Amino acid sequence: MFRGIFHNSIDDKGRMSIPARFRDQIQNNHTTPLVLTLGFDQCLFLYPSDTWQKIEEKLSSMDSLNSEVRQFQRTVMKATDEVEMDQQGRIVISPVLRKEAGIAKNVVIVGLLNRVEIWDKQKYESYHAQTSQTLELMGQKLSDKGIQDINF
Amino acid sequence: MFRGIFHNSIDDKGRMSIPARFRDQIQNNHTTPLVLTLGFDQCLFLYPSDTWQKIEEKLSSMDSLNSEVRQFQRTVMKATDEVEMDQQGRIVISPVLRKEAGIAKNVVIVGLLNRVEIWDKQKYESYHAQTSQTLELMGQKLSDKGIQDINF
DNA sequence: AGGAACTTCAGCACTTTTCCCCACTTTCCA
DNA sequence: TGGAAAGTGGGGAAAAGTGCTGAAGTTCCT
Repeated sequence: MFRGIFHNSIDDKGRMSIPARFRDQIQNNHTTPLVLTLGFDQCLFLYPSDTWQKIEEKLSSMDSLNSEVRQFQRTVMKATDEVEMDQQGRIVISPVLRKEAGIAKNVVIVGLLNRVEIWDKQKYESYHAQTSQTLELMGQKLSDKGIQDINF
Repeated sequence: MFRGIFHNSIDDKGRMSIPARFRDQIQNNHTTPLVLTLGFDQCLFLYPSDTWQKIEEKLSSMDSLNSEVRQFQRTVMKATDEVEMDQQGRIVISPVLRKEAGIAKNVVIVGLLNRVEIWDKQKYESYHAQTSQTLELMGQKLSDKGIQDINF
C-alpha cells in the first residue's frame, strides 16, 4: 500500500520524479512498467502494472452489451498510458494527460492505498478546501448510508 | 496494548523520541515501519504497520465509485505518513502533520490500547479540561445510551 | 539527396533536503 | 550519590529532486 504525501514539480519536458519511497516499493513488490490513467476528480492515478491488470480484467468482465458500460470502458482506456521510469526515477507525463488533469508545474503526489495519485497543486488544494469536513463527520455520513464503518 | 503517559518535546528538525517502553514493545511484538496519521480530536495516531494494515484493508474494500467514499479515503490518506525510528528511537513528524495536529514543541504521548496518541501539550490539557466529568458519570451516560458496559 | 535546423530524449551535475551518527544533558533508579 | 539509560541538540555525509547540457533522430528546405 502506498502512503504519504509529496510535493514535486514537472520540468519543461513533462517529466516528474517519483518519490523515492514509492520507487523502492514498486521495484520491490510490483512489476513495471507503470500505468498512468485519468482518475476521478481530475487527478491522475498511477498503478504498478500488476495492480492495473486486475482492474483491466474487471473492466473486461463488465457487460459490453450495455452502452453505458462501453462508454465507461472507452473513457477509461482513452486516457490510459504506459510509462517507464528513467534512471533518475522519473516518468514522462504526456501532454494529453497533463491537460486532462489540469497539471501545470507544481504537483502533489499522494499515496492512496493501491495507487498513487498525482494532482495539480492548486486543484488538490481546492478539492480539499471544498470538502473540508472533519473525519468524524464523514465517517458518520458513510455510516448513515449503511457503508461499513471503520474502527480506528 | 500500549499504556502510560509521557511528556516529550519536538526539536527544530521535527523529531520526537518514542518513549523507550513503547519502542521495546514495537520491536518485540510488531512490524515496522510505523504509520502516523491524523486521528480524531486533533491528535496524531501512531500505529505499528501490522495494526494499521487492517485499517487500510477496510478502507480499500470500500466502494471507490462513490465520491463520498473517495473523499473519506483521501482525507485519511492525506494525513497519513510512514515513519522509521532512527538509532536513538526518534521519528520525524512532517510539517503537514504537525500543522494539522496543532503541535508546537511540547507533546504528550499516550498509550491508548492498539495505538499511541501524540497530542500537543496545550491541546491535551484543554481537551481534558473541557471533558472533566467523573468516570462514574461517563459510564452512566454510555449505559443509558445502551452502549455495552464494561465490567471493571 | 545532402545538409542544416529543430525536436526529442537521456544522462550528467548541481543544489537542497533528509538522514544518520556522535556527543551532551537530564532523569531515573539502585 | 553514582551510574546507566533516556531524551535532546547539532554537524556532516549521502541521497533525492531538478535544471541543464549534449547526443541522436527526424523533418524540411535547398
